[in-house]
Amino acid sequence: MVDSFDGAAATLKNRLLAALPTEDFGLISPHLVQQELEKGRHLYDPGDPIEAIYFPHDCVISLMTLMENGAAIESAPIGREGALGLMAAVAPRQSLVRAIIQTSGQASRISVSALHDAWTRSPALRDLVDRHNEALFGHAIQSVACNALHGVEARFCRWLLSCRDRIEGDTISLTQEFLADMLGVQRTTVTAVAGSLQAKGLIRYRRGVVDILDRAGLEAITCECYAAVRRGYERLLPLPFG
Amino acid sequence: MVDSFDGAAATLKNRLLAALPTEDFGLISPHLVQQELEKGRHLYDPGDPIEAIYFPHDCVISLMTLMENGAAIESAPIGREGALGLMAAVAPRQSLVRAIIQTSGQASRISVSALHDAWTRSPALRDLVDRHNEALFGHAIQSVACNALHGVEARFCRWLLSCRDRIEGDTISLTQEFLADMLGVQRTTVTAVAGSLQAKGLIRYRRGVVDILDRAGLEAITCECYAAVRRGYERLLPLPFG
DNA sequence: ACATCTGTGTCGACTACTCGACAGCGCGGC
DNA sequence: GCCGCGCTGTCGAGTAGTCGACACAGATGT
Repeated sequence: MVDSFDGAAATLKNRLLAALPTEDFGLISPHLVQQELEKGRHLYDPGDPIEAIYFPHDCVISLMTLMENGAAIESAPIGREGALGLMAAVAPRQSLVRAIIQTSGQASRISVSALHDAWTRSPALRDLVDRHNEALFGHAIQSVACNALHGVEARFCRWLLSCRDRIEGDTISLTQEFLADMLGVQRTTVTAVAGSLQAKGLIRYRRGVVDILDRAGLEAITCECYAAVRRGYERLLPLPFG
Repeated sequence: MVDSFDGAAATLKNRLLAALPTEDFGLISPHLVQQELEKGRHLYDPGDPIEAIYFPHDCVISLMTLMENGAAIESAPIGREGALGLMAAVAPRQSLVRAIIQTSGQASRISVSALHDAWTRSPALRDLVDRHNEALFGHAIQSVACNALHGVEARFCRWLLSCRDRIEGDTISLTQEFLADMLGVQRTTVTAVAGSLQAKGLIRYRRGVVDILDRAGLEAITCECYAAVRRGYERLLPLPFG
């Protein structure tokens, strides 16, 4: 069973899949389809029935809460430490959010029915799903506090760092406009903060691309929420994700 | 089995318990202990093992995210539409938050082991737990957006309304200081907003007590988040909670 | 009646962020 | 090559909320 995946093993970096015992992984591996997800694509919109679950390997997916005026703000990111739509493994669900590809990359997709089937048979998978949902909840409640208490600069850094943890390398492709939406602030504010971080030598910004130059420097500026969320994931999920 | 609860039936207002089929409720009712929870009491602090689950009847519990500097901000409230600690019904868990009694009242308590036992035997209970956790997650992500995008006045009204939905009557006992903590703003800001709402005739404020005078007026001022979260609960949970 | 403590009102200086407008730069298409 | 568009930088006026300080009012205990 697992053999069918040997060829792709090198790119199968999702931490959740990696944490499954071989036998349990065998239940789902025949149903996994690996695919490239292109930046900007919407996997779900609010109200959509969840029909597929995605396990990112090196892409990042943003869960965006939509407001009536069209604003879309990130409530949590999902990368190789997690999966999109995992709540639907337990029972059919509609998406609460817009799920958008924030950084292109590979992910493994599986149908809800196949995953649910494996879920009924694998205690290890049930445990993993449960832990993941808990970690995601932890991320969300930390962000509630963070958005109420912390300034844009700290949140900007936090966002960069948590994105970096989920991809390979220190180069992130995004526009200031996009980031402003994610953080729920004005684009001009992002420009100002980006300029300030660049002046401090922590990042480099060029048209649509940010390079992280000094990760430790960013960690010194960001708020405690970055570390708190990270600890939450590390405690609940089997493998470190950085 | 259920007979043992007949005497208390009049005060058993928790919507989750009420939604359980008689047979399933019979699995847990012998283990439920009804008790008064006094305002200000901490049921959990972050890191505490969850040993008991609480089903509020007419009290309100706040889930507070703690920050390093001691600030504690509300990430979600729990009233008769839900239960505190329900994630632990599935598997042992540590609390992520401080759970504090925001409004005194009655709740039914049950040990994690008794509830987990019932959980393994009752599909209806499993479904309910799952739906509840989803609704709570929905609340959290809406609050992430709300805190980033909406002003204090709208959030103040939202808080009042969602508290009112969970208790009997239009009188809420709280100080401005406490509310300032919950919202993550300065006390002076709360004073200003409260004064403005009072001037508009929507509330009356006297030392430690707010009376809601015009609920519809508050709904007109608050942000869409109030209705969005409420819809989320109504969709996922069997009974309306207002 | 008194002191005391907790909760509320208010003031002013300050800061972070908004919001609209516009100029310029760089990249891709032709 | 040049055009055009999408992304970035900047400026300025306006506002919401911070932060510290202090005065006052209402409850409570003795």
